[in-house]
Parts: sequence; structure tokens; C-alpha cells
Amino acid sequence: MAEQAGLSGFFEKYLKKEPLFVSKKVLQVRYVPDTILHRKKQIDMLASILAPSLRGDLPSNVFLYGKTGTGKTVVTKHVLSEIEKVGGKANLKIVYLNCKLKKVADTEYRLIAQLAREMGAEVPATGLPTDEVYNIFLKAVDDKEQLVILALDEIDRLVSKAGDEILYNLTRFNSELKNAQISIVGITNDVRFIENIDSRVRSSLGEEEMVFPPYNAVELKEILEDRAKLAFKESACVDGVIAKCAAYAAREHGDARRALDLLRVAGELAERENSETITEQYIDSAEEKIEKSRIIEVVEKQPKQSQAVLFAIIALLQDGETKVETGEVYGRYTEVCKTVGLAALTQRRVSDLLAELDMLGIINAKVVSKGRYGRTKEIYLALSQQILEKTKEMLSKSLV
DNA sequence: GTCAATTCACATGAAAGAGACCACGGTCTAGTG
DNA sequence: CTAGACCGTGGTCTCTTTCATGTGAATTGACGA
Repeated sequence: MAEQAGLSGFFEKYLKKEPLFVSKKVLQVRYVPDTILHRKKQIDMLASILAPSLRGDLPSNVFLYGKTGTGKTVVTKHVLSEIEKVGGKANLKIVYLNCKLKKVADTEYRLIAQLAREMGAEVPATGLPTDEVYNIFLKAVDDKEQLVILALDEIDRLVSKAGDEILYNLTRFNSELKNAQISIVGITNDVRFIENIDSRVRSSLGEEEMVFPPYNAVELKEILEDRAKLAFKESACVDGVIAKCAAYAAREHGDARRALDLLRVAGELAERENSETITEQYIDSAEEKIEKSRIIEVVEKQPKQSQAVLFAIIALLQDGETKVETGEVYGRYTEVCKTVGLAALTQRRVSDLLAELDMLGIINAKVVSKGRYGRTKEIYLALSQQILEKTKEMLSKSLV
């Protein structure tokens, strides 16, 4: 009974309390703000490149470069939606696709299938030959006279998985279409992306190029202030909180997305603790929380084999070493497999799994040559002690 | 002492196989009028 | 007669294995000073 009273007391207090957030969605990744700060130049440029589409002329293909959280996606979405608004005529079709989305557009087949769906055709998830899907797509597009602007976000992911043939095919579309025309906006995080691409494709796809520089701390601060005004009730943020947030994110190559995440989580934490204001201390906890949940989530999603490899690494490193080598890991890994009842993979495969873990930022691996004693990867864990404990706990549970 | 050859312990690439999934078309089966 | 169940074929996708080739510097051994 006492517990219930406590609970209803809690709810009452919760209701009485004025929420910190006015609008949480302003801080979410998907949110496209009305005014985009510090990207005026890019917006103008992209707009002027794409403007011919309003008159029914084919715009040049564009390539946008920039690290994560530098506003590429936001700018693109913004410009495209403005174009859609102004040129609301039926002969302009705008498709935005994120190639990173698993199961949607991360292979050649899926991308084309998804595009075809966007154009109103029905395509099964699998089972058809790829060129068949191409035909369906072409037919759907060419159905009527129209201009299609294709925005492909994180296109580098697609190419790294599916090869650059697909880009070549995309550029070829226009010559096979009678009624419609297609213009492509490619967005990539990888600055060297275009260098590694077939030259035929390069010239036709990269007619125009734009680079998005990272935000610096001052710019980040202004962006955060702008959003915070909308997101929180007045005077929710203590002085210096936003600056700190910006500074944290600026350290990570000026990633605005991360800065916003940080602010949002800090707000949530503050709210949970019934704090009237967001103080700097919440930013610190938010930073840790984000990191922690990111790691745990990533590790959890790994396949069993990969988890076993990570487990082996952790086990080895807890034996007192600060670094381990591929060979040692493989040895330990086979033992882990034996005790857990998992079929052990070849060393070749494990080597790839290690590379993946490295990519995910869970371990740091660096190739070193030790002369006569061979060439190997030196592997360090990239986790703080606290996160490590949690990860290990999770792993041993999941591996049983 | 110097220099090129050797050697280690993997890294890195390419190709191909296995197994899960799925669409499509043909055949079989049972239910219906 | 027909709708639905049930194959077989042929396709994609992911994860692996197999086979090949690459690689950077410590070590070695030949050589000349």
C-alpha cells in the first residue's frame, strides 16, 4: 500500500512539474528546421544548380561531400522541398533515398527496386533478376513526360557494397529514356569517394561538386542555441551548457548531429531527475550515456561469431595485457567457440571480423610489422572501463 | 660495417560455395455447382 | 471447373571458405674494407 501511495505521489509530482521540453522533436535527427544556419552558401549553390528543373530543364548532376553532421542531408532536404513547393507541377518528381538503410537500399537490386516503388511500380523484395527490375523501373519512369531528381544519401555505402557498376547504370538512364529525364544528387561522407570511381562515371556524375566543411565551435553554438530556444522552455539551460555541448561536438569533427543528441539526452536526464535546469554536469552524463548505449547496442546487434571474437579480446586483455595480436585472438577465440558450442571460423574470416569491429569503433586495430616476427594487427580496446564491464556482462549472457 | 636476400605471421583480394529467402509457372488436389 | 496447395527452377543476399598474393622490417649471411 505504501508503495502505491509513493507511486501516485510520484505521478502527482510529475504532473505538477513543468516539463523542461517544449518540443522534443526539434532536437531529433530527422527534424528539418525552417532556418538553416551557416549553410547559406551551400543552400544557394545547390538551389541554383537544381533551379533549371523548375523550367523543365535537366539540372546537372551534383555531388555533395562532407563529414557526418555537417548539414548535407538537411540542406538537400530543405532545397528539395522548396523546389517541390514552388514547382508543384506534376512533371517534377523528387525522390530522396538513404542508401544506408538496411533492407531498403543497400544493394543494387534493392536500390533499383525501391526507386521503382517510389515511381509507383510494384516490385517484389527478391526473386527477380536485377536487369528485370531495371526494366520495371525504366518503364515506370518513362511512363510519362517528367523530370526526376534522385537524391541518394550516403551513396558511398552503396558503392562499397555493390560496386560502382550501379553508378554507371544510373548515369546511363537518360540515354534510354524517351519521355523522362533523371538528375542525380549524390551525397557522401567520404571525401575521397569520387577518386575511387570509374572515370566515365566520374565525369558524368560529378558535373557539379560541393563541399560541406565541418562546423566550428562557434557555429555549432549558434545552431544549438537556435534549436534550444525551440526545444526547451525558457531559461532551462544554464549558461555555458550550450557552449560545452558545442565544444564536445566540435572536438568530434564538428558533428552537429552529435551535438543535438547530446543536448537532447542531457535534457532527458535532467528531466528525469526533476531538475529545474540543465547543468553542465548533465552534459557529461549524457556524453557517457550516449557512448555507452551506442556501444552496447552495436555489440548486441553483432552476429554471434563477432561477439565471440570480441569476448576473446576482452578476456585476453583482462589477463593484464594492454594489446593483443591477431594470432592470440584467434587462439582464444577457438577456445571460446569450443566452450560455447559454436563452429569456429577460419582465421581469414576472423581477420575480417576484427576489421569490422575496428570500423565500429569498438576496438582499435593497427597493422604493424614486427620484422622477422611477422606482420600482424595490434589490437586495443576502445572502451572505457565502465562500458567494458557492461559489454562483457552482456556478451557472456548472449553467448551462452 | 654494409647491403641485399630471407623470413615470419599475418593482411588483403578474388572467387566461389552454402543456405536462406523469394517469385514465377506448372501440376496436383479437393471442393463446388 | 476452379481455387488453392505444392513442387521445381531460377534468381538475390549474406556469410564463409579456399586459394593466392602481398608486405614491412628484423634477421641473416655474404661481401668488402
